Amino acid sequence: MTAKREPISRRERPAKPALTRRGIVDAAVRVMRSEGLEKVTMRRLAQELDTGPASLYVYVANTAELHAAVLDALLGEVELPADEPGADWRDQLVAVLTSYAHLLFEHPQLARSALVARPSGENYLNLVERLLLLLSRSGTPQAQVAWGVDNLLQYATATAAEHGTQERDPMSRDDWDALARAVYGADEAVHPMIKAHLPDLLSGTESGRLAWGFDVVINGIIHTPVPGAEG
Amino acid sequence: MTAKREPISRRERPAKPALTRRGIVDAAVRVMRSEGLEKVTMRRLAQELDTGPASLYVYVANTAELHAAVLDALLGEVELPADEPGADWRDQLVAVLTSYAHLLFEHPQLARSALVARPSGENYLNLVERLLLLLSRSGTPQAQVAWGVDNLLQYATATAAEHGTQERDPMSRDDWDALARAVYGADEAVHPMIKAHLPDLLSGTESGRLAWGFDVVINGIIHTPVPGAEG
DNA sequence: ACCTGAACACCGTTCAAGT
DNA sequence: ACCTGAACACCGTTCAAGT
Repeated sequence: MTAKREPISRRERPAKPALTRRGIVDAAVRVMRSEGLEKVTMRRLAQELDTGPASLYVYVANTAELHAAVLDALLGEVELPADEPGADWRDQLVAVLTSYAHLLFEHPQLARSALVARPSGENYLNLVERLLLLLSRSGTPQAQVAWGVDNLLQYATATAAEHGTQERDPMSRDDWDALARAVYGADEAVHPMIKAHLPDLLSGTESGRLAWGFDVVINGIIHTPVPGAEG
Repeated sequence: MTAKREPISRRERPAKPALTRRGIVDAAVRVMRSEGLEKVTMRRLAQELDTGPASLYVYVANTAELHAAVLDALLGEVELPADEPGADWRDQLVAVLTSYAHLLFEHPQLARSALVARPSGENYLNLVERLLLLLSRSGTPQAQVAWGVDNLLQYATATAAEHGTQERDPMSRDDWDALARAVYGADEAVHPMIKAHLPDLLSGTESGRLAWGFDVVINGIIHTPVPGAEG
């Protein structure tokens, strides 16, 4: 049954491809894609890598750091098409942000983790670099651009965390229904403004609202000087 | 040792004050205030109420719903001072939003749960009602106001979820340090824009940025017509 | 230095059985 | 209808011991 010490015979199954941080993160991405981030646990991953959970702590500080590493890896998929200085900066900016948002819409749990443990990897820097470049083209003062990029990313991340892929997520549906009922059932005497804004309060498609939101933040950045700086 | 059946004797300890949804939520708020939301678990609460975890499921669907109920209860503490039609709508609007944000800054985990399971209770409706009223005073078209209130609340909630009370939260500090290192260590050749925006990228106080962010969203709402509607 | 087994201290949720 | 004990199926993390 047991080969005392198997000879090098390269044709055998890879079996245990030596634990590395890289290998752990790769396995984590694989598990997330097939079963969702909630299954990316130390124990599940250890099982996947044919070892015990304790072994992972040599390469990864804790579960939060592991999830952050997964996000960092995924950020490499944000589309940063070749910059065309002639093209409209606003269109290009919205395109990049939309690509980022779409990525997180498919993994809302990752968006939630991004709000808590902010990324700082290479892919994230590339994304920030591009956003700074495009927003700068608007002619907005530097300080506003620097602060504004943060708000743009936060808006995309938070929206993904909120509305992300509700297919088969019964909870979100329930919440939405509860809000709709509360809002339509509001008492005219107590909540006249809610009544007055009623169809609009819940109107619009997800992508329509997302696009509007990007415009809101962009226009806001452009029109709002940073306190200490010159206009 | 055991009294077979204790007589009515009202002077004894309250012992088991009959399970109710209200009692459960009250206990949850109590536990959150003293030990944080992460301790608000079915098991911990059952212990607090001197029963088994299974008993709670008669009144509460699951842990997420319980956390949502806690948020709803806390929302009653948002300050909605008497509306003064003479006062500047913008100042009043920012004051209400700041009060809401401060509440969540003290309970960042609650802010995170708010992003996922959106509230729809009475206190939430009161908050939305007031925001609609104040934002309407700007003269902005109804549809923009209706959509905009959502963005204002989302911005406050997301910011609280991100930066909320890092005192004693070693994780957040680490993240910030990592970002600072990444940004200051960026290669001039690869990330020139990051270098160019460097002091600004990480400058400002928490409350300074929050206030600026509110202005950004407000200005954005005012300047951004909703797609289908008349300007 | 790296890896491990085993343990500690928890979780959410369900279900059959009781009152 | 409400409440419960007990169980099922998991978690994260640590630590002493091994190689």
